[in-house]
Amino acid sequence: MRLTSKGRYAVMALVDLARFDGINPVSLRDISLRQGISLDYLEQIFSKLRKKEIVQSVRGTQGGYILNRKAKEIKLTNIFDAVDEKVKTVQCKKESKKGCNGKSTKCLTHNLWDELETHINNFFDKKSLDDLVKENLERRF
Amino acid sequence: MRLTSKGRYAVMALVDLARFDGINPVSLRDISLRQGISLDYLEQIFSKLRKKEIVQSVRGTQGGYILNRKAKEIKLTNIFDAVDEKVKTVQCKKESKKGCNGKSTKCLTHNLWDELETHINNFFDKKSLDDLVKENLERRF
DNA sequence: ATGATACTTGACTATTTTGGTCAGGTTTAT
DNA sequence: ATAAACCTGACCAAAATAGTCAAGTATCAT
Repeated sequence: MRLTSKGRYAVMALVDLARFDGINPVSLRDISLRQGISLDYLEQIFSKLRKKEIVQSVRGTQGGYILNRKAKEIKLTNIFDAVDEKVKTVQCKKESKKGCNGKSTKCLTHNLWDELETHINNFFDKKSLDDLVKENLERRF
Repeated sequence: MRLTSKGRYAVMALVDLARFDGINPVSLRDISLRQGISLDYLEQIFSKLRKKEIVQSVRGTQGGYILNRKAKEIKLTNIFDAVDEKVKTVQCKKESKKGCNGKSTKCLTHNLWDELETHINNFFDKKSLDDLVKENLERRF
């Protein structure tokens, strides 16, 4: 299973950005400073977010990024998906036609990981970016 | 988050073993052959399972491992815990006194990971080894 | 007793993933 | 024109993963 800093940074950055939704673009430099994330790394992350149409870029001076949809419509699954955080553990899944360990049958835990995946995705499907923004409203940034 | 082959192998091996619960010890060699897991690697895994009193070893010829408790009483959380599969993503957690990124406040996603962790642990707390054995009863091994 | 079976332990290692950095762009507001 | 900001691809060090290897020790069957 992979749920690492990249996904976490993506969410942090988008929560930061979402506060300005509809006001003005937010530069990665600002996000970098506020959230303590390397600028170069943010650029990689936002490149992926842009390709998946979660954000839009505004080039040039005073440029930055803006949300491409409303915060309420951006679910955490979308974000993790964009930055390639797969909520999947299992090698089992790779060779879908055959069984798991190169054998012809599924491994003894195959269904288990299926269920877990569903369980986790349910969690992330319910949470939107907007939810997180609201949870953090009273906080200092 | 870390949920990798080691945890998966541990569960597979224990499901295999649990079928003989109360009958006779199962050698790692047999598990290795049936499940397609390296013997040396299994030894590492079972060393940890033994230390956490999930299995007991029986040395000598016809030896092997047996469950130390009933399959119904072994929850998947116990297994993952034994083999050091932490269901935790977050660096946030390390420095519990301070905030997350070395800052004085929690990061914007801190609560999120807390909730996720609870969510996943709930899932694994409900599942026992016995559940998995039953799910696989009709299958060939 | 003695050999085979099986557990025990610890060191070692190749590969992959992660979490970045670095360099060299291009675009656009002012 | 120039600085701010995005854009892209290559590169890299450290850590984690998934093992292997070696050298035992304990116990049972014969």
